[in-house]
Amino acid sequence: MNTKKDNTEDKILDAAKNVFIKKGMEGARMQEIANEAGINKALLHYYFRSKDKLFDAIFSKIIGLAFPKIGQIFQADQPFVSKVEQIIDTYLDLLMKHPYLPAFILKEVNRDPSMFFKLVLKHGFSIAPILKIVTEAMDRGEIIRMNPQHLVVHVLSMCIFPFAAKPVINFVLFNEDKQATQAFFEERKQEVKAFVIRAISPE
Amino acid sequence: MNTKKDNTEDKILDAAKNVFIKKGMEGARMQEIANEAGINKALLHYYFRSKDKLFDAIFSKIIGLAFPKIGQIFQADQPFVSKVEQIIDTYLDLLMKHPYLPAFILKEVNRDPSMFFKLVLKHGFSIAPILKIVTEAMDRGEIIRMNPQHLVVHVLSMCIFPFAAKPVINFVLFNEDKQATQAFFEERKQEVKAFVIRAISPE
DNA sequence: GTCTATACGGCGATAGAC
DNA sequence: GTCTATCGCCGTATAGAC
Repeated sequence: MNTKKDNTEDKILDAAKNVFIKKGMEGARMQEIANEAGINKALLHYYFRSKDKLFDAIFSKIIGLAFPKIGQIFQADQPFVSKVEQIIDTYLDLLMKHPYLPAFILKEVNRDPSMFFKLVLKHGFSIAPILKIVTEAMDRGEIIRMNPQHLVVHVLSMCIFPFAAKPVINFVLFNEDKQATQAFFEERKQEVKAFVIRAISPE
Repeated sequence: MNTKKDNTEDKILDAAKNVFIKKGMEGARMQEIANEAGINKALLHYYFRSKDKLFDAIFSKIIGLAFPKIGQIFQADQPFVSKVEQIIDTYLDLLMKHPYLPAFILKEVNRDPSMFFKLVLKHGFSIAPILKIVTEAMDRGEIIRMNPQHLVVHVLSMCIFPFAAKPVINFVLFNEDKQATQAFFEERKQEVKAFVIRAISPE
């Protein structure tokens, strides 16, 4: 249902996404992608001239996925705290569905930042309107005054980092008990919201 | 001063550390390490039988570096809030000195978690005593009651994640202005401490 | 469009002289 | 211990038949 494997190109894209996300650009093997797609290596090069080109196609799709339309939430006419709650809910829902995204994106961004930058520009993503709305909430006294950039980074850190460090958490905190780890991640939505709201609410 | 390049083995270890941290296990090339050490490839294999062995040696040293003796801070007899402040100071000082650690460790942990697990066991690192001290502070009413595991993850996330995502922050938040990015990271010590303390202090 | 077979290069590892 | 030369594999990419 999440994949339409009718034609070969889609089969390739779907297989490539799975392999690249698991192994990264450097760790992935064209042979493995071909196997997963149920075809042979030569056909990969027929559809996408090179491994680089294939990876670019996948990476672009994934970046589009990871930068959802947060702008809409922020523009809705509601208390700032509600906006923050919605942002955290939206982001953690997304990450629960795609837990490998953070590790994958961090790896590739650090390997070749320029690739990421081009995509950010292409998708027209900008942080400025978000910072503006945060600042206005402070001006109205809805939340305490602090550096808005740091607030944004605080929230994103608490949302994203645990997924990138999931193997560490699973081992150090829960002794490889997968169920306990899963439960922990499901709790985080409430925990992060409560923590942030307590930190930014006046008095 | 941070390196003793008198003998060949140390030259190799120093060069390998630089290259592995920058490129990771998969991206690093034995030739590049040899160049950086001012020797040739064959000598690498003479000292360390294989690339894997050489990487293990480096990775072990780096993990030892990244898990400083936090236990000592936690055992000192002082208010819990002071302990938290010291933890954040200590960790951010460490990361400002070694900003590439988070991206490197996350990459390798996700590539081969077992390697990391062995080292955690070898270094005898355990989270239990930290959780215990946090819980006791809650029992005494020094901080509000919440899930200690989440508190630990919150704090570590805010400390570590920005370094792993440094290229993103540098581009999205500061338009590649390195000075502004550097200033932002220097501010974080105060910002994180203030944010956390506000979130956990009673009333 | 899809396959098999193969060319080509890069890289880890080894042999062997000094 | 340190070097040069080279082996052998593996992975990307291409040629060419169907």
